[in-house]
Amino acid sequence: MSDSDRKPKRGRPQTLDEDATLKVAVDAYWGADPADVSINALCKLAEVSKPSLYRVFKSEDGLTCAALGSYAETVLSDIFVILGQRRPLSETIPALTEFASHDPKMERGCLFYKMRAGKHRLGPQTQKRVEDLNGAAVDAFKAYLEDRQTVGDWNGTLSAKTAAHYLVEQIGLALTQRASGADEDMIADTLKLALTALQRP
Amino acid sequence: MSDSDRKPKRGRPQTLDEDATLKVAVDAYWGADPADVSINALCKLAEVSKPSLYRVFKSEDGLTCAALGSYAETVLSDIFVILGQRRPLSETIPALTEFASHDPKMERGCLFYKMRAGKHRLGPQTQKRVEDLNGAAVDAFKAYLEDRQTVGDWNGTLSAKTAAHYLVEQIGLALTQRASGADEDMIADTLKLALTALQRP
DNA sequence: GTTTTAACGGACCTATCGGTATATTAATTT
DNA sequence: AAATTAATATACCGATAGGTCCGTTAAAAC
Repeated sequence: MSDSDRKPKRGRPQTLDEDATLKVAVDAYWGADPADVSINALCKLAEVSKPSLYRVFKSEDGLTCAALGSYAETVLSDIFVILGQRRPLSETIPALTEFASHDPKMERGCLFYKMRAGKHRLGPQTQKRVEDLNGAAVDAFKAYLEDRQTVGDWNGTLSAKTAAHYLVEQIGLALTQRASGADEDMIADTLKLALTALQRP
Repeated sequence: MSDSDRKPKRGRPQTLDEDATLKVAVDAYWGADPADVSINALCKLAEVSKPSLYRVFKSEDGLTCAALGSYAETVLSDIFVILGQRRPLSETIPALTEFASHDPKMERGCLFYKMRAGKHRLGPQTQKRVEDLNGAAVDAFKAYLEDRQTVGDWNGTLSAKTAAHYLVEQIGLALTQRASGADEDMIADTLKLALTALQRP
């Protein structure tokens, strides 16, 4: 979408590769604490001049927001796919646990949760996007749980909403520990333990 | 201790009140994200000049470290007191839950967990102190659980160490949510849910 | 070929960061 | 009273932050 709406125009053609730049940005933000990655550093990494970057992304807020969007599309979607399959809890919970604690893709944690943790340091656009993504995640978990409820696979005394929040937070905790380099097996044990609480009255 | 070791010396006497300054620092760090409180801002808050502050605390690292130490003594000790009482899990867990989710003292979250979350932004002294405090917390929980184990009040398949880590993380999650202004009852529900997992095989 | 349009990037802006040099002041010691 | 010692605060340091000015250049339109 980012290069589909480029109409043939007059003037000097843009040499800055938006997708490549965004990829570098996502990688840099993901690998560190997003707030610790300066525009200056990013320009050097992406081999792009600062004015060019600003022309395309308007502001730091615009860049972080675009980076989060790209991340959500390319990475976070995996979780939504798992939930969308509507498989039984006995399969879905281990899948989520495996993803959060052992998937090499999540070795450096999760950019979404990193941004959520440091929300106050982000610009207004990005903050809103973080909130929206969080809401979408809770909704997806809630929809999954409600589906399992109608099938009789889940019959907690908890509301689906509460359980959904719980899942989002516990997975977030695991991915945050992942980012800090904690032992994967310990993370898995912790997450498994936390999620057993969902499968009992 | 900070003013007990002041010997009568020559030269101009110190007018900077170390305890009062430290109190202001703890409050400022606690109320915000520690990394977002600059030395400049702190000097204005405490009505102290920057060179004076540096003379007493040597560096920003020294100040944050002292602040964390003060916080641990005055606030964190409450948790150690609860654990030290060696009361049954059926009393201790609700007490911890109440403390983390409803105690007005924890309204702005916990300075220790805030610093732990942003550890990489702190100086080496303070980082070490965070690690030591974390270790001490895990040890205290572990000792408590082992005690309850010998009494037969706790008989999990889990090791005391794993359970201790779990407790530290879950309480940390609750206090982090507290800092972000989440609803207290939701935090309590989440924490209760997480801690039920400890009381079953 | 000339004009128009827009992307290019080096140099620059202001604000703020952690940290300090220095001249001054207030006390103790002699 | 004079000399010594140390705390005071103003004014500064270099580094870096996010963001932009503006002269240059490369294309399309005429």
